[in-house]
Amino acid sequence: MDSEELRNAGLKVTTPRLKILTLLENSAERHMTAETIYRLLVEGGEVIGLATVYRALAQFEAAGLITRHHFDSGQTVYELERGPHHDHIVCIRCGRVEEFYDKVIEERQREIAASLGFTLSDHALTLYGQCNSADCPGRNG
Amino acid sequence: MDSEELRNAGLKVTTPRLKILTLLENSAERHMTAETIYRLLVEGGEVIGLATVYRALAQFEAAGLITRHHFDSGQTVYELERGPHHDHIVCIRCGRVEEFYDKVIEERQREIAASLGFTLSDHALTLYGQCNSADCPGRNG
DNA sequence: GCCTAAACGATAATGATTCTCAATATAGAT
DNA sequence: ATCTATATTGAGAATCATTATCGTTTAGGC
Ligand SMILES: [Mn+2]
Ligand SMILES: [Mn+2]
Ligand SMILES: [Zn+2]
Ligand SMILES: [Zn+2]
Repeated sequence: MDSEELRNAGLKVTTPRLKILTLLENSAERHMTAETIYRLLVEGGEVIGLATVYRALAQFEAAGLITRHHFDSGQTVYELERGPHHDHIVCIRCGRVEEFYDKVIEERQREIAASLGFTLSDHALTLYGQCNSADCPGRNG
Repeated sequence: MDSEELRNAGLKVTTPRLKILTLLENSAERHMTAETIYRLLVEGGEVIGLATVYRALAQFEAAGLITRHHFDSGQTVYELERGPHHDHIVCIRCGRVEEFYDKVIEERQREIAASLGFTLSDHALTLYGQCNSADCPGRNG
């Protein structure tokens, strides 16, 4: 139950938080902007404020429930933390996001940080390119 | 001469553009925000508008003279394009930025994109950690 | 030097995110 | 189950970064 997750995170169990968490769990698209989350909820008939969405997302992130990404669009994208770490490849035409994990890259990152005298705590790797999905516009050329 | 670079980029040689380009070339810090560039110029006694800085940076980027980065701060950071491609590691305490290039990572990225059916066109890799600089606050434990 | 399109600086407008505040709901204690 | 202290909410104002507008100035081909 989502209530458990909130309690474990030290957050009160409130209706808006449950709505947001449930949406993040059930949505097909795993990577969403705050505005998108808000819009989906409102379109689904829920009454909720945009500020509440931002607040909840910030709290979820602080609690480690979600992660935030800064793809090239500039807008912050949120993603429910489930499963192991991964990085992303984004289609510059249709915006589709695929996930991948590469042991070699992860290992090299640790070595690079160490060689530069840094204590590595995090990283962000995003590849950009054109996908081969049938739905991707402008394909074929 | 900077005038050459502007002409080669198909841009008119104007005083503001020269000021900005010169600053980017002479500044010790290679990675700067638009606001920082603007402030440095104004503090240096120049008369220039913030909008002009943004405009020039956008044009420089379109011409391939500079690149833009989205580190975790969210703010866009600009960097003069000189020398070969590289990625970055940012200190989460003092903000210091170091550069690196890793052949293995670059190669793996190409392989990953290909295996996922993407035509790779770009990528952004940033490592975050704590540096060992003497100036870095909060160091020591 | 003249002329016209491009560029400039100031400032208004926009888009994303955060803050403020009065009303409401939660969690714990009766 | 009810009460209470406090955290949370929703609406809208405020802020921050960035972009658009517009009247004035300037670059550069003739
Ligand atoms: Mn993901
Ligand atoms: Mn760099
Ligand atoms: Zn695509
Ligand atoms: Zn540091």
